[in-house]
Amino acid sequence: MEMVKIFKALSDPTRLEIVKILQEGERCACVILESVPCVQSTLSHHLKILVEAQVIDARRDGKWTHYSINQECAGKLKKFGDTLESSNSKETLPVCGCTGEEE
Amino acid sequence: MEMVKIFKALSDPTRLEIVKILQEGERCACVILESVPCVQSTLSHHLKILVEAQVIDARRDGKWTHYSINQECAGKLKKFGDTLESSNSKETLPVCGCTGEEE
DNA sequence: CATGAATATCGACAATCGTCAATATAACCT
DNA sequence: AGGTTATATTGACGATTGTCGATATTCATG
Repeated sequence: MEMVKIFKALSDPTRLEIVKILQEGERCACVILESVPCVQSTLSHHLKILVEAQVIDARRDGKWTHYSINQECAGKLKKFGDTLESSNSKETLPVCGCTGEEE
Repeated sequence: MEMVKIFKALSDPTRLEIVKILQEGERCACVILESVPCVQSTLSHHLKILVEAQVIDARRDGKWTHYSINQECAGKLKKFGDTLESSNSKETLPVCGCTGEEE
């Protein structure tokens, strides 16, 4: 369920754009807002979803909130890709008679 | 937009379960159906979404359709994770006066 | 404490999504 | 051709989502 939440957080164009911006380094919400085509309340909503999925981290600094990529999440995504990649060496499972087995 | 589609495809518990099953190797739809708590039409729908996002491949074999992990997609996810990970060396951008700069 | 700036929350709405039952298609077998 | 099996498509439904405007909160500063 944890990965589902991460993928859900990343499955929106606006949020993926936010992540792309944060790849350049930590940014405060008002800077992100300049690069993203939505109003402030919508941005705040997207940031919350990304934070709750632990895709990004939030750091409060007085009036401002600074956001940055959560490194653990980056690792999880790499690991997920690795596991997927290792699956190509596996065989077809003969169960339903669909691989030449007679019943 | 390509990654958005991939993440959207992966952002559902049932579909992630399907992917997990396919990590063990190629499987036909009827075998997957036994391990997934939904009816056949729903499974077919999920498989279509995964195929269209190119997360998995479909191979028709007579009456059966065999599904397997798309290796290119696995690579894309790893690359995405890599790019995220490299972002931790970047600096905070001073723009809105939020990093000590005076206006 | 009053003001203004940065950010968060709320309420509403249209759009998309996941699910199922029913039906259709496609392929194999007598 | 007719029947059976595997899979796909359709139509309907409630639930969730992304968006916005309006409002609330939080904090620095005059």
